[in-house]
Amino acid sequence: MQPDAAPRPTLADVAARAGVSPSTASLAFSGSGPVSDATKERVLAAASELGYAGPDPRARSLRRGRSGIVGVVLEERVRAAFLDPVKIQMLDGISEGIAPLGAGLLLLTDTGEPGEHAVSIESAPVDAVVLIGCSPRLADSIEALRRRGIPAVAIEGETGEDIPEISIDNLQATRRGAEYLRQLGHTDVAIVTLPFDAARTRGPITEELLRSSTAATASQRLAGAREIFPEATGRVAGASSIEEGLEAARALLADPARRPTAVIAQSDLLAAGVIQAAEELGLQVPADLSVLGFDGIRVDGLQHDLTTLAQPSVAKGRAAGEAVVQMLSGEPPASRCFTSTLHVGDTTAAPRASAD
Amino acid sequence: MQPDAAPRPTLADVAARAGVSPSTASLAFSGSGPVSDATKERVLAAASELGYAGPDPRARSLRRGRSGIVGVVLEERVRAAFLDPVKIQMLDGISEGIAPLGAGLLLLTDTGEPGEHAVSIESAPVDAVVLIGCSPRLADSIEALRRRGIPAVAIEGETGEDIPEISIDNLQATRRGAEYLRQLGHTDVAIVTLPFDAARTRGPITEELLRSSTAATASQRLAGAREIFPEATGRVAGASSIEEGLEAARALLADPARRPTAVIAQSDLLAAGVIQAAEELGLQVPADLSVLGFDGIRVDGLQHDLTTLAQPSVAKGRAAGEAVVQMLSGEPPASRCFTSTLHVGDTTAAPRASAD
DNA sequence: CGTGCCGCTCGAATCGATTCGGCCTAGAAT
DNA sequence: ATTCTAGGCCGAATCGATTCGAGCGGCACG
Repeated sequence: MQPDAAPRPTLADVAARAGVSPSTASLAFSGSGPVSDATKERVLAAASELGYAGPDPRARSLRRGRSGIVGVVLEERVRAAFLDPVKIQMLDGISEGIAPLGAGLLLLTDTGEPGEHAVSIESAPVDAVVLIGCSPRLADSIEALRRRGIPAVAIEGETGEDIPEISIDNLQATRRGAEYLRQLGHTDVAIVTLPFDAARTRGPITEELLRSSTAATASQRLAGAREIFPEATGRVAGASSIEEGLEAARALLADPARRPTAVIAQSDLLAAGVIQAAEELGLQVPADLSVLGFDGIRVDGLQHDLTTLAQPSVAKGRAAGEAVVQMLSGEPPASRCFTSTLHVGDTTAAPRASAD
Repeated sequence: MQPDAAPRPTLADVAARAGVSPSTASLAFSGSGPVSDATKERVLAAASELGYAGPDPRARSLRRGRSGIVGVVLEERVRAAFLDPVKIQMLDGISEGIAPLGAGLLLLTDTGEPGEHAVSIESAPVDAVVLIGCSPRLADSIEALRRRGIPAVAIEGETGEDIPEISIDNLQATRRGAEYLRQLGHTDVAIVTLPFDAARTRGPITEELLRSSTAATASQRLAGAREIFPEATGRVAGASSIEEGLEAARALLADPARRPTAVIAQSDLLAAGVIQAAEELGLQVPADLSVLGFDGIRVDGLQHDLTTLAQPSVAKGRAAGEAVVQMLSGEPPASRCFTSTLHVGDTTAAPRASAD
């Protein structure tokens, strides 16, 4: 009457078989503690006879107080996050940064619904957490992390807490890009922004939306553009994707009489969409329309060398990883702000009819 | 003299404060056990007063025997894996497949060096594991998983164990693609393969390398091609990337006298590299050279509609995730084999000088 | 030959929560 | 009024390993 009752051996079993105490067996395994070679060998032999696969990670992490896992919180579904090359690059950087820890990366998504989820941000066996593009709706989770004493680092997100932040010069960079457009002679510039709120509301840029903005990145980039083009308006996209950029640009470029001579897109994917929309309408880029992007990724299928504000995504991720390592070793980590560089490609030029 | 000694409250503390036993407090939190509303409320109040952030996941997973984490084993470094769109799609599918579990995804890499690593495949608090493109060098790890009783599913990998496999019709699909090339009139076909061994040896395809192959995918696709073109030879790439494809194709196409009229690449990224190499040499694709890929992804920067064998990557991942769910609920899971479809794009055509 | 020291091994406490059987009490039924 | 029942709550064992201080035996030195 033992259906599948094959209880896995425990360290105690191994110890018993080897004729030593559990404590000694434990030392023989993990510790570099004072154990004679003979004993260690005997323990290992007993273990292999019993088919013991090493200490249970769960028990070990309970006792040790560390799980060897670093959580990465993505605001979107995993599928959505992976569509964004910038996120991938950051993840890459993070994994590089935490390499000295030898820790695993646990992908967590902020679904907002802690209900069913066995493992949410609030209840995951992680030693530290990296928040990617976190928004205020994570406030509760962040509070829970703080109470648990789990160190956290935020990439491009306003936490309002004492969490170190890894960011870039969104405002200054965009201003630099806008400045470049002005120098080319553009005066009539439209903007396609990233979403401002958690609901990802699409549509025209309104002051109301701006005031209730919960997305620092979008707000800062917009502010930077407006330092050069105070009157500039445009549309809010629902996400960073070619599709969204296409849709926004169709609206912006629909009326030939009110067409801007340049578009500032807040991401390269959006910019690619804008270019697609322009080509649909028979406009030449950059002759009829200049397009400026942001990110510095290579966009799938895009046949232009996009003029863009290249940000060091991998370095950002790496810095976040390094901050995690620092915090785990007790040092207080510092926030860091990276600088983006203007890459001039072939999607910007002087406006055809210089109106200035 | 308490430097930072602020020991986090435990469930016992909360229970004491609420004037109930730890067991009751536990029920108040997680269980839907028989606890009066009044008591539950009192416990929750005590918890919030103490700043208790909920049960410790480590302790909970020890007791429960489940961690709510599913491991995903990538053969390469995280950075490398994410460069491959196929892997991303699979990951996406996996996360979809295990959604009912509400489990987190732990990224693990098979570095081969368990030494420093705090969390390796062998010692990670996971409830189940998905192996992506696992090779025989994982044998030890797989054995450890088996001993631990951790269910595993393999995608495109020969495990040699009783692990369910999710695969595609590599051989038949490639044969279909090769058949298509033959119908177009090609007789002189070269092949660019994925690596055959863990060392990722580059160079010409040799029978010796084939015999010692540890990569089923590469072997099967090659075999499929040779069912149509038995004499076909070519080069082994060091990875699935445009760069590797470029390098391999440069070697293949270097000598104008011995140029094939078509190249069968074992991945779309390799195919893109082949096309790039051809264009470097002033060859027209498909007029001078037909190129066949494998995967059906959209390749970054490629200006062709690649003729390729499209495989359902997301579905594969989802199937793997579903298999995990099944195994965790006790049902014996089944292996599954998906079918690839030939997508005819604009990179294949009849050879210019039909030599047949 | 005695003592001191060093290195290996062992016991027992601990990490924090979960779970199961038992007990107690209040309300209902007879 | 007494017994039966059932809902609530508690105690104690348990999950599996780690860790620290104590104990003990052997070797070297005086």
